[in-house]
Amino acid sequence: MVTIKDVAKKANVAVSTASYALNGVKKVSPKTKDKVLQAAKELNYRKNGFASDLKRASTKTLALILSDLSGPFYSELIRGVQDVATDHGYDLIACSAIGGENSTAAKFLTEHRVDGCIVLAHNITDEMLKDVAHHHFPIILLDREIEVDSTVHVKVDNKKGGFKATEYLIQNGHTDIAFVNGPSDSYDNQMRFAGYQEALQFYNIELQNKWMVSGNFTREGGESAANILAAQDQVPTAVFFANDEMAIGGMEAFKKRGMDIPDDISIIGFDDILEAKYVYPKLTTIRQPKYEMGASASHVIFQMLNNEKVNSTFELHTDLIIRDSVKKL
Amino acid sequence: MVTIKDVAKKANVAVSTASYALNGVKKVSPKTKDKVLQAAKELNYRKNGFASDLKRASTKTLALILSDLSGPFYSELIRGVQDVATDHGYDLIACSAIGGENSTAAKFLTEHRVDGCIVLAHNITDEMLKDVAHHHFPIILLDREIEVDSTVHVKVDNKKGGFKATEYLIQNGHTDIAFVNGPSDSYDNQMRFAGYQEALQFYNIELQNKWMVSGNFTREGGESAANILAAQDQVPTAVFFANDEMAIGGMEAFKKRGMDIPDDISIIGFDDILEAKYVYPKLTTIRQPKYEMGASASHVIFQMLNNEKVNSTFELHTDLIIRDSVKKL
DNA sequence: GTATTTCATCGAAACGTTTCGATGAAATCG
DNA sequence: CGATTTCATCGAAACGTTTCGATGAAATAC
Repeated sequence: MVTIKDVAKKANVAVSTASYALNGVKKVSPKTKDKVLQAAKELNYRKNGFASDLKRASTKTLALILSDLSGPFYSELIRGVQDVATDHGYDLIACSAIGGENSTAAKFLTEHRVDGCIVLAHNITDEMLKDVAHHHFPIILLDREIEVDSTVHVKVDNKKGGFKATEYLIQNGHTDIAFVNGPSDSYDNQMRFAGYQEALQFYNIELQNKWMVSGNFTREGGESAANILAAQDQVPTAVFFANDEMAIGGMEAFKKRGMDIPDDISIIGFDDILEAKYVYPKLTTIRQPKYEMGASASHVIFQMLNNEKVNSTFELHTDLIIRDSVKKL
Repeated sequence: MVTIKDVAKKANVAVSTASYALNGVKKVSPKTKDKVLQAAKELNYRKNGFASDLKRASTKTLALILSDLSGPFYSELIRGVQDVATDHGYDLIACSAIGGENSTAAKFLTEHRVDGCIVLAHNITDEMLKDVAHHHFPIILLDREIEVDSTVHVKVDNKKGGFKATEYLIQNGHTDIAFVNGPSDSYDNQMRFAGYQEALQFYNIELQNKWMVSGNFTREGGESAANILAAQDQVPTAVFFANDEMAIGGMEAFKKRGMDIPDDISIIGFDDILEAKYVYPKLTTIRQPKYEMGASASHVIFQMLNNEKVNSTFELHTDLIIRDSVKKL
């Protein structure tokens, strides 16, 4: 491996001078600068980023920790994060939390490899986050709340969203409303469910346990949830899926059984993912401001890096997006 | 920041001993090991990953360079890469190439921050890749071929795929077949188009320039391409979109104009993305073995890291997936 | 009881940078 | 011309690890 020493030697200058030249520090004369640059080029010199970061004690990089890297939901959120990071001259990398304690994400969280982290990964334990959170390492949590003072939460009012979704169904004449859960350890899911419960209670509708099924936030989970619901003796007239992925899988399953949407059964989802408006019928859902979530999270990190005082919680609101999957009164 | 020195001091051992203890090297006695671990815990010690990587001269990390981080197509491919990387005890990070020369991707490519790279990003120039490619830095290219001996290409026979798609349309009675291009600098697109051309020629059908439009591989691009085609005096009876994203956008646009798919116009895509089977009507398309692409790429990297001899090109095949968007004879 | 081996521990060097303070030459000034 | 400032360049220390070879104590062997 060719190092800066080799470059310096070739250019007949001191290592320090080479470093200055390479980094564009003004105090080096144009002539020697050229010499150094030329030598570097000839040797095909590549600086070692670690050595550099080690010395500088800053990485100019943010990590976005995702449960899986391969989920479709994140596009807009990532864009939000990325735009703001780029604006600040920072790099963004995404890493997966598959594997929990041994995951790439854990490595980046614990080993000072980035200047800050944005976490949206239910497979990272609260434990680990608490462990890692400390004053000069900003961590923004997008999917949970834990009580550590150095972390910041950007969240969406999932509960109100769940309420809105349920209320919309009720206002369109439904009383037999099923709820399809995501993973039980998901904070988002819990809140959406809470909103659902609250709406039922508010409108004096009894919650039916047989209509609580789970679908793990996946398309396949949604399909099987739908099948379970459809096979019951008493089939609900509307289903609130805790996310769009499941809703889309569920619609597919219902259609396969010959049920018409929304005539036989109404569907509402949550998230407003891109596909939502491309499926048939177009999915009515609750929109999360995903781009804004990403952008806010990223924004807060930079405030923290500048030692500014920040609120520990940011809450963004949701919108009901009315399309064609709910039968209207 | 608490360093290993602090830990060593607190535990009353030498720095080296602390390092051994922390890394689980056997030659340290259980008693001192405990002492060190205890001290580390009390001080909330986090090792500095850079210092460690710097000394070890290996990162145990692979980078997946994507044009955008927020594209939906990549899910399966990423899973393929990830599975194999994890099997080898390696971490995987994804980084975006937005910004070209100044992107995160460029930084990771040039600064020895990872042990190998998998590139699927048309916004990284050939120039830069050639510049960086050298013997101990494996680079796997998924979306282009350039003539540098230390890079490896994993590709799909896009041309044959393009041929198959077109042939299928022809065999179902179509002769008026439009082609919607992706970005002109995309190697994939060029090959798919070449396959299309070859099929037309093979079946003695003349290529019509008015039916070559472009859609930039995006949904919106597909919509506008469809609108352009539909507005012509002579509308084709079938459209081959160079990817599914565009096809889905296109179908939407055709439907909006009151055209029935496949009765009025047949559609075929390319990729077989997840949504393909959830849109209405289900999209007939050419499947790319995305998971296998990712897995092979990752596999090859490890062979290269072991200094094994590897082929410079791997070619995977495509399959025609027949669904409902092409009218059958 | 001496010679040898095993073993835990240690100190120091190394990884490749960046950056501080020093050095001396050239340029400026009166 | 001597004094002072400016400037390019340099050497050395530092960042936080890992790891080599050395050291001496304990354990084993004869």
